[in-house]
Amino acid sequence: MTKNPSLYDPTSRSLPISLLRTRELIMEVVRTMLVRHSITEQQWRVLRVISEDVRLDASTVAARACLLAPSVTRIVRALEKRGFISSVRDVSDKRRTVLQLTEAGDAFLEKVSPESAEIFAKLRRTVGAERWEQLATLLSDIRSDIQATDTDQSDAKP
Amino acid sequence: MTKNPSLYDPTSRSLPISLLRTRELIMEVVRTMLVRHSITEQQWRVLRVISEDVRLDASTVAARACLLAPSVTRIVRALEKRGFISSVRDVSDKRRTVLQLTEAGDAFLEKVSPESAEIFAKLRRTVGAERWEQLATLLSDIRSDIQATDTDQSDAKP
DNA sequence: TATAGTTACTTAACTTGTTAACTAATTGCT
DNA sequence: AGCAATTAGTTAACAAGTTAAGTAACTATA
Repeated sequence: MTKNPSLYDPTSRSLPISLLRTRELIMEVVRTMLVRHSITEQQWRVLRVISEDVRLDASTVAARACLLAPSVTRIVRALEKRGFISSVRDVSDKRRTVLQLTEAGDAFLEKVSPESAEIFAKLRRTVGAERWEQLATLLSDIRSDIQATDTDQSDAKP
Repeated sequence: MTKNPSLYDPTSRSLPISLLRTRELIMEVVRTMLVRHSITEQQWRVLRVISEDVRLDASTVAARACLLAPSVTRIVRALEKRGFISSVRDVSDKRRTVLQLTEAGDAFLEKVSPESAEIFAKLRRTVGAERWEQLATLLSDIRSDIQATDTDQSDAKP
């Protein structure tokens, strides 16, 4: 134990640790479901992100799925091999790779959907719908705040 | 894009993804600081967890730092090598390893503390102290709820 | 008080993530 | 138009996490 415990927040209230612990608690259940469907957590995130838009380049997917570019390269290859996504070189910018969900990918998301829904419905009931929504909103808002100050010019030019 | 977008929450509101994105946004700044002090994110978590108690066994540290046992084995070895922690076999239960922060480890936490404090003070200001605290409380409460139902007997016996 | 079962941790093999260097394409500048 | 600088993505080498098997120690039970 530290001689001065007030130097840091208790880990139970430290946001990086607390966000991680909460996520791990939720993912414990989700992961066993994903294993049943032979898909990794990261591949699942990529699928979910891609499913939100008609077409998305690899960099955007990387940012939204919290993955690094080399990881995305591998994951895209795996998902393509499985027929869940298609990756095509962009015509207007030939550096870019445009990713799209295939019919099979869409079908897969539909197939898994009931199991996923059940898991989250149960969790939602446990923590209460109101608090669940409150958390989702808080997280989203906080991200906006942080990103707003990051891109703020007054921050860059002192 | 999916034919049926209502199957899943938008990723911006999906808790596992949202928790991850928010954490990554915060960790971006923290990580560059940790790199300057030549410590990994995981080693840092272990240090922080150990600093909260006088003595802690490896399993407890693993659970609290969201790490698997084999990772902890390696991390403990690294932190021990650096002189930040001591690991001793428990006398009452010789399977257990008792971990403790050393003077050097304590000094290290103290040394890093101002930088860490500054980062979090700034973040706190950006998102607002009230919401910052609200999030910390919400996360902690939600974890309690989920863990309570997990250990609930009525859940195990249908 | 044996012994089957469990727990704590470690080791080894494998799979992933990470960093850095590379290629290709595009943009900005003059 | 020409060329430096930037951007997108991949590849390769390395570091870290993960799974499974193994060892040692403890606990419950017959």
